[in-house]
Amino acid sequence: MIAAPRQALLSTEISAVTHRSQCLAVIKNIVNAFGLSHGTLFVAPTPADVHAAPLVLESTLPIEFIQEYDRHQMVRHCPMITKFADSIRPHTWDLMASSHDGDDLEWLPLTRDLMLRFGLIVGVFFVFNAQDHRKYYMRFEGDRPPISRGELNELNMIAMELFDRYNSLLRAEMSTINALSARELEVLRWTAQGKTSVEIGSILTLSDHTINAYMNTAMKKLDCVNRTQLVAKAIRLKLIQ
DNA sequence: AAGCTCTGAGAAGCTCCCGG
DNA sequence: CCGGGAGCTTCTCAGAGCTT
Repeated sequence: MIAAPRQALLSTEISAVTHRSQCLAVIKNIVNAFGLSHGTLFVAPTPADVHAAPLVLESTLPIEFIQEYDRHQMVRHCPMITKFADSIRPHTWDLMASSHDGDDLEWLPLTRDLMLRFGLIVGVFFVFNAQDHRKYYMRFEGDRPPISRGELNELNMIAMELFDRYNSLLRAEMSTINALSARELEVLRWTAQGKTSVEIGSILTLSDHTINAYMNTAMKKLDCVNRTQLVAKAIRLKLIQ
């Protein structure tokens, strides 16, 4: 696809995203548009992190890749944190290129083998600093000819746009979470334990009507249509265990 | 004033049991 | 198996008292 229409098309898709869950579909489209195989958005690992799975926010990578990556704790030797943690410019790699090309990332032989096996020959990763002072990475990879300078700039713009969108949706979600009162969270926890309104009312020495009112407010705040969806969403947002 | 906590009533939906 | 009834659960709407 020609650069300008491709960027415009993806840009339109990103601006149409209204929920974080829709970001994965956009990542897939970006990957396809650039002839790549996979895209991942994740929280930047710290030296204390051992596994990558909990850091992944959205990814098209096969679960087997992440499992094997974590089995050998490869995140601890990830060149992105060992070498480019404080860098903000995009970094590319090409496992088939000679050592003086690209950024010359120092992959562990084990990591390199794994990436070769999953066809992650060529790739790029971008570093983003969020307003919460946390660092996020977005990486795109696949088996194709090296990414040109022009494509890299284009991909950088699109990735930045997607991250901004994701980040603003995340902030909106967090403000909703904070809006739940302590009482609403308490009722939500008991509901997740399978208790009915009457049972919760008896536990908290309140009437079942009161419990229903809390659930109702919580449903409105989290934009849910019933308590099943509410509990599922609360678990997904880690409001309750 | 706004938000939180608490209560009540009633409609609607769902599940279970029972008889045909 | 199917339909009807009973009981339980969920949801909606309305309102009051208290605190910040």
